Amino acid sequence: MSDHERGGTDGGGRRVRVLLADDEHLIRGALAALLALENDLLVVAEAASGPEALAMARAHRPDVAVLDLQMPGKDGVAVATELRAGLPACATMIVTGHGRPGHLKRALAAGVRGFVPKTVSAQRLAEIIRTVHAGNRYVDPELAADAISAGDSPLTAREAELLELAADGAPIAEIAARAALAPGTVRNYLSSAAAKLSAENRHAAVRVARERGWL
Amino acid sequence: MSDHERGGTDGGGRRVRVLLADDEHLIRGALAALLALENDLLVVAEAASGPEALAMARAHRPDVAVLDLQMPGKDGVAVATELRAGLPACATMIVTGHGRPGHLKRALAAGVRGFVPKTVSAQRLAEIIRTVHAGNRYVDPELAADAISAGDSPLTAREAELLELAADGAPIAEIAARAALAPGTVRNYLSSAAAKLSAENRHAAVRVARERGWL
DNA sequence: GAGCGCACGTGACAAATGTCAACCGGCCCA
DNA sequence: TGGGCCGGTTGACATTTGTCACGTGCGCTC
Repeated sequence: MSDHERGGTDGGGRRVRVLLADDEHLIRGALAALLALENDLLVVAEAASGPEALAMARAHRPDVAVLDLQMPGKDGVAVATELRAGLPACATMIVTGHGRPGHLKRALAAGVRGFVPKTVSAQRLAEIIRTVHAGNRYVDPELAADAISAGDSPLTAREAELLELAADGAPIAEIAARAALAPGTVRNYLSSAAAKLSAENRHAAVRVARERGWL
Repeated sequence: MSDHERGGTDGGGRRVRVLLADDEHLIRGALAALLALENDLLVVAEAASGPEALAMARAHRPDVAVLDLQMPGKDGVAVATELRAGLPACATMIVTGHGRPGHLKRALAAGVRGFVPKTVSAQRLAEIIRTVHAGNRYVDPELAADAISAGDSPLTAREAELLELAADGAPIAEIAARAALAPGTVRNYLSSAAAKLSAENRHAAVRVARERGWL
């Protein structure tokens, strides 16, 4: 993959070394080009998947990792979690197309310092990279508001787990088998989950939970 | 990038006028910047939603409209359809994150001349814009292969319609009311659709149909 | 025009699903 | 220590859903 690292000509101080990870080449390339216009930023590595992002991070030790939420292999939050452990000096931030409230919560729990939708401008993104690099946090106000209004998941661990198993439309019997539970028990959890989400049935419940990012 | 002489040709000639429509500012802006590097392309308008794209197209009369598939208001195919009617001189192409086979079919039926995933490079995109502007068609080979292997939808119009109504997990009674049909009839169509898609039940059927782009 | 295939539409019946009341065990607090 | 509360677990029962057999009408072929 491309390696734009240029030796020491950084004029004034050291530039902020950035890792870009996004599976859509078009966007990643375009982003790299735009960030290159900023004098104090330097894109040192690019990756198209989660594992590749990790490898690149280890090889190039960036100051800030800009990760797409949805990538093949590992998603952005998973990468951030491993980065936190393996390369604590590297700040992480997530960029996402359509952010769900639950993702934000998960990301913050993983130690991510920035969370922005792809609707921001490149200018703004550059500023946010600086903010994050300075040790501060930045969360898109709209996403934050959504997350707050959506609140915490009312589901118990078991309910969420069974809802997950129900997500692909499998019949109760199959879910029961996969969870090693009696069918009645499964029905009960799903019923309870649906009630908490004020959904008509488990399928609608799955939809609601997904929307809120609780799944 | 390079100073590659581009189709040198219309020295002083007219550039290809391009409309960019994508709801993600980051990507749209970045794309505009990259396409600006091409000597023979000129981004004359940008839009962040379906309706805005139409308005922009009417105002600026571009040669090629590059449309994101998923946008607020109207999706890319809907915009392409209206463009075809209102501005026949304008070629349309769709750019999409994760393309489903059915979308491609729908797009081609709407007169779209290019269909590419966002994993292509900007360089490649520029070439494709030229291809489309020259009156030719371009479809990403991988997406085309998927579409062919997925084949046509086996669903009848009625089945697809009811499956659509069932998509949000509504109970049969509600679907029946919305479709002005007897509940038994609704069950029958959905059952038939599920059988054709070899799905366990209507919810799984919705998932399968969505995946294949038949919904 | 008769026969055939296909999509539409319906109701009866069986199977799957959702609702309810109940039991058990751990935890907190008086 | 005992009681109340919460989450996990289960089976009985009513409702919803899926399956089946049936009838209708349209367009095609022979």
